[in-house]
Amino acid sequence: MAPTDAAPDLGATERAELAGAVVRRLLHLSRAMRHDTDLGFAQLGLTPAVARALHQLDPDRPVAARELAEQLECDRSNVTALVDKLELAGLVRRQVDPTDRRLKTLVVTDDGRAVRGRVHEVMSDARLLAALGDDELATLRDLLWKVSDGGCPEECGGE
Amino acid sequence: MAPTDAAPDLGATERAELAGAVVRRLLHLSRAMRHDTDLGFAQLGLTPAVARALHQLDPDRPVAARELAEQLECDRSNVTALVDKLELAGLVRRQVDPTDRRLKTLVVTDDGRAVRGRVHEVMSDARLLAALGDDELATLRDLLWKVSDGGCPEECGGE
DNA sequence: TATTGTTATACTCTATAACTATA
DNA sequence: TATAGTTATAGAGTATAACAATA
Repeated sequence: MAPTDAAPDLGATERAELAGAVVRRLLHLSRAMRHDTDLGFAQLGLTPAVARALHQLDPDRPVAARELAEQLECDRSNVTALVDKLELAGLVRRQVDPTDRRLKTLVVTDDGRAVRGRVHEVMSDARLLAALGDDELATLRDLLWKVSDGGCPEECGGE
Repeated sequence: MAPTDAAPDLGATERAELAGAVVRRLLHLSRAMRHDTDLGFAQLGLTPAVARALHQLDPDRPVAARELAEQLECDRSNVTALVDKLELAGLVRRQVDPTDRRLKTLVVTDDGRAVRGRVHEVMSDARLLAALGDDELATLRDLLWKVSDGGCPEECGGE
């Protein structure tokens, strides 16, 4: 009942049940977070996918559409529609790469930079974590980083 | 750099940055988990939404369609199509409630019970958590429960 | 009149396949 | 021939509005 009451050694079955409960809770929690962020994106006039695309772009470097598709883990064909909307909103400009004229690189405009900042804020809105103290938050951070590939908590690109 | 290096008191800005990083990491992690579960559901011949609907149903009690919609946090109109597929697959039966003939309650069949068990397993597949030790897992569980409404980690309906 | 389930409809997200223009 | 971006198309998910049956 008290926190951290785990016995030193868990049986395989107990371990599996515990892990399963954690996974289901994570899935549930992520739904609530997604709901929150989607509302914030809508207030910016962006659909979730468009907001995510803008967030993924690099404001300081032209990114090829192909590259964006890889970062978003989706098919290139989807990027076209996403970038159409971003370009229509004046947040991104398409630019043919002089080096290889097959490539169209995506340049974030000044407006795009501003909105991207707002998107980042929406994705950082942590009202859900209000119940945690500072040290608990740090512990959670460390555990999550260990889960999603044991990297360093600083800035390893795994944003 | 080392884990749990949090200073006793965090400034408001530092706290916000830390919380934001945790939120973004949770969102990222949930994408990977969703991807895994969707594959598992497909192997059961179920789409993600249909699998989730079946999982939400109570095998021991007829649930009104309206009630399921509330549990899934979606419009009633969607439940119709979801249940159509579940009924076509022989996993659920529609039954008019004798008490109030407006209601159609959803009864999980024997086949449905079996598949629902498989769905539960898919949603509990915690390969992603393999990097954590037993006590870390328990700590993570406690933190997540505290986040999503400070309940008890046992079984408070907040599955 | 209010509510349940259904239907019709539309929009978003995503994938596949075929097309074009470059290389 | 291989690759980048585009287009056409389809399916899943979800929302709104209107409708029939029941309360």
